[in-house]
Amino acid sequence: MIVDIAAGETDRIYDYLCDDGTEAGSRVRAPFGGKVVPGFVMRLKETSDCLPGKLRRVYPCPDGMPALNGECLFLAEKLTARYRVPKALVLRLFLPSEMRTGKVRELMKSYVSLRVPVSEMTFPKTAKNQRGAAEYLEAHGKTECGYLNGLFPGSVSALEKKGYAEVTKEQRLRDPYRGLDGEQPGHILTDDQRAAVEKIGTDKRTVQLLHGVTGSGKTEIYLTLIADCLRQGKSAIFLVPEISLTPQMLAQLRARFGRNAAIMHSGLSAGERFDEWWRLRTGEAKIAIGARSAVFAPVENVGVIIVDEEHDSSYSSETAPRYNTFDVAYLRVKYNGCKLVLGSATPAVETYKRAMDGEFGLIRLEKRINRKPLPEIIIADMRREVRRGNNSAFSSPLRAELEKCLASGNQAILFLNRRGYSQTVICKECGYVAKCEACDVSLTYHRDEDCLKCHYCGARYKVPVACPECGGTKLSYAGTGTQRIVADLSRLYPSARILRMDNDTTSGKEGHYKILKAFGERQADILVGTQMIAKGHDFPSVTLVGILDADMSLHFSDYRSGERTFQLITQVAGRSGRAEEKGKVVLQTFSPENDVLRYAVAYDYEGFYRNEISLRAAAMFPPFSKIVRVLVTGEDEKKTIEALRSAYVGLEGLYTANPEKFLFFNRMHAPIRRIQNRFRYQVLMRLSDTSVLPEVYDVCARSRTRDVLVSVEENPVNLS
DNA sequence: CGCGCGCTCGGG
DNA sequence: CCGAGCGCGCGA
Repeated sequence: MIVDIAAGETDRIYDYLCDDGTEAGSRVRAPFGGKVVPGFVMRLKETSDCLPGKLRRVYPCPDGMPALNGECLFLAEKLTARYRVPKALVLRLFLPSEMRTGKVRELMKSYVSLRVPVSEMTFPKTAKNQRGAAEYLEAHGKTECGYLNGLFPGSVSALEKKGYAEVTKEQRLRDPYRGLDGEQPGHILTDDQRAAVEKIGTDKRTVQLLHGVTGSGKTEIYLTLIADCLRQGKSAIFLVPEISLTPQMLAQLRARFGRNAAIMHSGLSAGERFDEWWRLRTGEAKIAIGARSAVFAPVENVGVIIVDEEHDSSYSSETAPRYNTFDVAYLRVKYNGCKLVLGSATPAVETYKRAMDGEFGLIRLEKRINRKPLPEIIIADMRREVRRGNNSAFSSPLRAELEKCLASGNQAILFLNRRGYSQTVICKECGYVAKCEACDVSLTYHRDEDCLKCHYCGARYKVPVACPECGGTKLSYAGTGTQRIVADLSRLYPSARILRMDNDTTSGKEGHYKILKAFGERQADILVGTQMIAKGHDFPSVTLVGILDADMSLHFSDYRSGERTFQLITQVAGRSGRAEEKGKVVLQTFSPENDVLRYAVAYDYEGFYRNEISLRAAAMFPPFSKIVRVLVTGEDEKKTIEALRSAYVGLEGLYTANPEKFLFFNRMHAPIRRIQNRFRYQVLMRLSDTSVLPEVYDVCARSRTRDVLVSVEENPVNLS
């Protein structure tokens, strides 16, 4: 009656005998192939097709209740069908990892306490341990059995047998945010917020997109929706990007909802994470708050699922079951008959299109709560700077603003794109960028082969010596790293205190937090960093944000680079001038006439969207098509190629049978040929009709072997 | 002619 | 996933 854990070819339902306490969803341990392995009960049945002699009995796990509820089993069914991954792998998503790895040994802890005073006890002379234990209990009160037995071996069972002490089982729950509980009342909503809450409740459509500029009060709407759920005895799931799970934010939620809120995030210790999960499972907590994985929270009777910063790329999983948070959330709201609320200041183009097409409800919040104007964005034309002989990373407008900012005692953030493997060729005189003739995306420079490549079709181009547009020879391959920026800055402004934050300098999320904290406490005047400072954090005395190389993001070799850039600028701009003083943003670029930048400067999402959607339609990029990459990786190159061939043959069959559904179809090396000892090959497709997608998953599931991984990625976030 | 490893198969 | 079972390759 169970399916075995571990992944692979054992992905079948095996029949076992079980006793009465076992239910569908229960964890069990089962004798399987000479070993005892963990497993899950999928369903109970009276009869089995198996030879009766073959049936063996499972050992129950003493969880007290099935680890998986009916909804989990339903979702697991749907997800295995959708992504063609072993059921065990999907089931694991629903449990905290501690439950499998055994870091949390028992759900229940046993405690021992005295029933009679020590003075009324009699002990044999030799029973030193019993007497010692009894005295310890009298002095310290109720004690955990294991601990007491450690001090006085064998004492617990001896005292219990004599009737001197009793053993009780209790759940011991840690509480990561103890003392923050408050059940604060909500703020009074503005008319716009009230209208939004009402529309979400009354509109028939399951998915509602909340499009509101930064500071328009989306959070208060979310909290009201959650509070309404609680009032109706329902539960809620609140999803946020991993990066915004800051201690301040969590504290705020706990203050509002008290112990009704359970927080699921990677910063918790194993035990804490397990306890939060358990509180949700038992219904003690009704609100699950967390990043991507919290969409699997074990809550029942869900009243709303909220996805904040809907466009954030952290919502699609990069590993094993490459699930998409939206898909899972959608299944859950359908199952529960409730609403899915997506919120963003800069919705993903795909999401917004679905709202424009009437598939999703659309709610606009146009006013900022505090009525403060958004910061002014100044475009600095870097071509002009170069022509004037300024080859530094700082334009004259940026320097002027920086000096003003420092002089008035405020703080500045200088923002730089990640200087990664992905580098484009850009002409410093006219702003020309090398693009693929077939795909209309920027090309990526590959140092190993000294050529430019298109990541969407694999085409190669020679690196130009001179700019094909203006003949100029000042071609640049990359931006400047943060290190160099910091060095240049301290030469320009010797008295300014500068902090640097990027992937190299900061180890772990603690490191990031420390640097941000130091900056927040004004221990520095200028913060230089990459993407990671763009999100979430509030620095009231920052009045200037500099985006040093907007082009790096704009010309990233990705069909979404325009969308990313718009999101990025909007987000970064939100960092400037949060308190009293008006903020400014300086945007440095070699392509000042670029449409994305022009719309971003005007804070015109609508305009950006109309422009972008027509470009996507013309080039047949998503949402007008679906890019599907089948990635084949393995340590053994021969076996990897073998699996690639097998997948390719199957996929080619699909292609030749339905050529009209494919816009592009080819196999190639992955842009990065080897990562962590694994060779990487891929079949890249662009589908105009996704009806073949289930078969694509089928082919890939069949091509997977013991040591070669074959995964399917839909509209992958990065094509490395 | 014996054992060692690599692949194939089955587990309820 | 993991152990059991068997097939073929080399060494005395």
